[in-house]
Amino acid sequence: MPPPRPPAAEVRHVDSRIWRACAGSSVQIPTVNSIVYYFPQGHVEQSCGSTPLLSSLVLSRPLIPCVVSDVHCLADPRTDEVFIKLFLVPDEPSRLPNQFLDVNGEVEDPDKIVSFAKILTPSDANNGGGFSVPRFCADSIFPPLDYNADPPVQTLTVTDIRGGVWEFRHIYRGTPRRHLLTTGWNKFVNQKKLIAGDSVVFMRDCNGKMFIGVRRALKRGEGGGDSGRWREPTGGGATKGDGRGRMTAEVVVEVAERAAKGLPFEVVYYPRPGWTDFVVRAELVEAGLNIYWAGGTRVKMAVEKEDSSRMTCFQGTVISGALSDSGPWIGSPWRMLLVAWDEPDLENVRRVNPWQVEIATSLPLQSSFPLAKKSKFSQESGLADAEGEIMFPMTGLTNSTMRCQK
Amino acid sequence: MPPPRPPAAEVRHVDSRIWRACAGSSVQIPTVNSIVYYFPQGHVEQSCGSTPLLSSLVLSRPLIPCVVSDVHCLADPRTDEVFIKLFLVPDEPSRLPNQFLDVNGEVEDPDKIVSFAKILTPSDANNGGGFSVPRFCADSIFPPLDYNADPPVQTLTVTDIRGGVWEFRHIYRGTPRRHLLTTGWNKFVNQKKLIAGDSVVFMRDCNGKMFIGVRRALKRGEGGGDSGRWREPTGGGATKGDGRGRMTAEVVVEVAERAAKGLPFEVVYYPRPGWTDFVVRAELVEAGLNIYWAGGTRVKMAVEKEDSSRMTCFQGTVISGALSDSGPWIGSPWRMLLVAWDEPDLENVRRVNPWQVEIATSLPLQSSFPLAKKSKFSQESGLADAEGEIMFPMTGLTNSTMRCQK
DNA sequence: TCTCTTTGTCGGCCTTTCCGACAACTAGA
DNA sequence: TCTAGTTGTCGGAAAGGCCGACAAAGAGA
Repeated sequence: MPPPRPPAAEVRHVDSRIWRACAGSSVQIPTVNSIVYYFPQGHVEQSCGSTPLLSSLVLSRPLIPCVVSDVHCLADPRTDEVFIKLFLVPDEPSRLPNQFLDVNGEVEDPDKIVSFAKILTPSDANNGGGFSVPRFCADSIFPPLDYNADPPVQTLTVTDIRGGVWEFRHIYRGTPRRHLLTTGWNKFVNQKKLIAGDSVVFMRDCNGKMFIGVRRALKRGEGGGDSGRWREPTGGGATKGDGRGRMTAEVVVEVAERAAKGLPFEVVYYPRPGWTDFVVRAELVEAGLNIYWAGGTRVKMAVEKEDSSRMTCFQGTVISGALSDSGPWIGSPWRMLLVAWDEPDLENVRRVNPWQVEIATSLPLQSSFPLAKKSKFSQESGLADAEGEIMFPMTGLTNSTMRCQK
Repeated sequence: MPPPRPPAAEVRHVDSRIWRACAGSSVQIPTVNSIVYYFPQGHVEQSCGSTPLLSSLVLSRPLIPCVVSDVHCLADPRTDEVFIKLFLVPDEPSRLPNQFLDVNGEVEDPDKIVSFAKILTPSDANNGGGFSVPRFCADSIFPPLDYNADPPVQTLTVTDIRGGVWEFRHIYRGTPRRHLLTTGWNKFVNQKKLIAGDSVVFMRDCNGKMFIGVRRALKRGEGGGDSGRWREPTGGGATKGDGRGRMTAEVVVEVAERAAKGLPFEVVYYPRPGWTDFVVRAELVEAGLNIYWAGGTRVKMAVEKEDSSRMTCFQGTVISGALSDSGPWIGSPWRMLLVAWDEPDLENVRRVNPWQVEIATSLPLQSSFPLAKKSKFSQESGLADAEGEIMFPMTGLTNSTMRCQK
C-alpha cells in the first residue's frame, strides 16, 4: 500500500454524521432555516485575549434571534479537530420550521453511524504501542472476531477525518483476555500527536466502513481546573496549547456588532467539552425563560463526573433566578440562575443558563430522564462559572449512560 | 500525515518524463505521427508459450512501416513496472515528421528530470532497513545536506509512480562517512516487494520534487543466464516470475496478422533490460540497411558489462551480413548480422540487428562516441541471441558513462 | 459488602533497525 | 602498481513493540 500522503492544507468539509460522532453525540447541529438565539455574552466567554470592549448597542441586545442560513461541518486540517461554522441572519422570531438534527432522536436514521469514544490512558498514549480496546467498543464497532482462532486477530482499516486510511491490528489476548490494538496504533498516536487525556472516536457506518476521529483534551490555561485524570500535572512539554478554537476578542466584537445591527454574520464553534454553546435553539431558550425560577426550586443537570466517563445528572437548588440587573449586560438571561448544587464538586459552577437545567420532579429520576431525552440537555452539558472558566470536562464517551444520582 | 492509501487498481498513466527516467535513459519513446518499422519477428521473440504459427502473409512481411497514432506511458498497478502502449497504423513510409523524444538529446529540456538508478545489494534489500546511497546520487538528486550538522541528516519526501508518497531518513554517517537511507526504507522495500537485484530509480524534477521508481530484475527462466550478480542462485522463494511483460503467442499472432493486413493495431512494450525493441524508428532502420555489411567490417555496440553498472562499448567483426535466405522469414533483416565479438562474454549474442551496431572508426573511440550520442544506441542496448534468450542485463544506471574498451 | 468482569500498567523478551568498523572494490594516477 | 575514495557487509547496541501477569477499578448482586 502506498505511504502517507501529505494532508490537504485547506479546511475539510466533513460528512455531518461523521462530524457529529466526532464532536460527541451530545452536540447538536442546527438545521438550515431553523431559529436560534445568538448570545454575544457566551461568545465573549470563549474568546481569548483581553476582554473586548463592546458598544452600548451590543450590550443592549444580550440575545439576538437569528435564522440559520447555512451550516458548515468542518475539520481543522492540522489537528483533526472538528468545528462548525454557522451562517446566521438576525431576524425577529417567527414560527418557521424549527428543528435540530438529533442523533439520538426518536426518528431512527437508516444511515446512522454508531460510534464509541475513549479517553486515552497513559498506556494507550505513551507506552510502546498498545491501545486497550473497551469490550463494548470491540463488540459494537469492530467487525466480529473469529473467537475460534488462537488468538483471535484481525486488521482494521479505518478512515480518519481527512480521508487518510489507517490500519490497526486488533487482537484478543492476554489473561484475562482483552481487546487490544497493536501494530499501527503507535504510528497513529505519533502522527496525530495524541497524549493521555485526548480521546479517540471509533465509528462505523451502515456499510461497515470504519472511521476514526480525535478529540483533544483541554489544555492547561485554556480552561480552568485540571481537565482530566491523566493530564500531565504540569506543562513540562505536554502543553500543546495554541489558542485554537478561541476567537480573538476583535473577531467577537465585530461579530457581535454585526449581529446587533441586524447584519448577517458567521460564527465558528468548536464543540469543546466544557464550552457552553452561545447559539441555542430558540424553542429551548424560550422554554427556559418561560419558567419562573423561584429560589428553592429543585433542578437537575446532566454533566460528566470528574473521574468518570459516564454522564451523570446532578441536582441542586436555585438560589436566585432573575435577569441580570447590574453589570454591563442589564437584562441578560445569560447565566441568570444561581444554583447551590448538592454535589460539592460543582460549587464553582453555580451560574448556569435556564435552558441548561430541568426542574427536578419527584417522580423516579430514571424514568423522568430517559435515555432518549439525553440530547435535550446535551448542548449545554459543559459548564462554566461566572468567569467563563471551565470546571470539568465532558469526556464524552458516546456509550455513556445517563444516570441521576440520589 | 495520513497513512497508506489503497492503490488504485487500474493501470496508471504516467508523466512521460518520469516514465522515461524509470524505464532508463536508454529507452526512447516514439512520438505521435512518427514513422517506425514494426518487426513481428522481434515481437514473437518476446512472447511466452509455444512458438506461434504465423500465416504466410505475416511471414512475407518481416518489417512493416507504420505511423504512430498514439503513445500511452503506463505503469503496472501491482508491480510499478512501467510499460508503453503504442497505437500503430501500417502505412507506406513517407517523409512525415519523424522524431523520437530523446531525454539525452542536444536540445536541453527546461523541464528535464535528473535520475539515478541503483541495483539493490542484499544489504539494501534484505537486512534490517538500510540503503547505501551512492555518493553521486546523494549529490545530484537529493537536496543538499547541511554538512555542519553532526550527523548531517534530512527527511526525503518522495512520490512513487502511483502517486504514493514515501518518506526516507537520509543520513551521512559512519567511518568512512557515507550516505544512507534508514527510517522508511525497509517499509518501501517490503511494500514494493523488492529483492536484491531489482533497481530503484531516484528522480528529481526542475522544482526539486523527488520521485522514486522500481525496475524489477529479470527472473530466472524468463531470460537466459543469470540476470544479476545478486540474484539468488536458485529459486528458493526468490522467484517472483509471473510472465508479466510477455504477451501470449495468441496475442502476437493477432497483432502481426492485423499489421500485415494493414489494419491499425496496438503493441505493448515493457522496457526490460535485454529485450530488443521490435518497433524501431524508420530512419534508424533504413540507415542500418543502407550499409553494405561486408564480412570483416569492424563494428561496435553499447552494452552493459555483466559485472558492472556501467555501459560499455564492445567491438567485433562482422562475419556475415545478408538478409535471411532460409527459415520462415525469407528476406528478413531481423538479426541479419553475425558478429564475432572481441569479448568472449558476448559469444552467444552473435546475431544482432544492423541498427544496433555502428561501424567502428579508427578515430579515438571516446571522441567518436560522445556521451551526447549515447541515446543513438540506447534502444538496442539489450541483446538477445538467435533464440531470443537474454544474455546479460542492462542494469541501467542512469549516470552510466559510456566507454569503449580497447 | 462481596464477587465477577473489565482494563490499566508493568517487566520480560523478542524483533527491528540503527550504528561504526572493517574490508573489498574501483578509479585514477 | 599504488593510493585514495567509495560502498557492501557484519556484529553489537539501542529502540520499538508484543506479550502475559497482575492488580486496580467498576458494576451488579
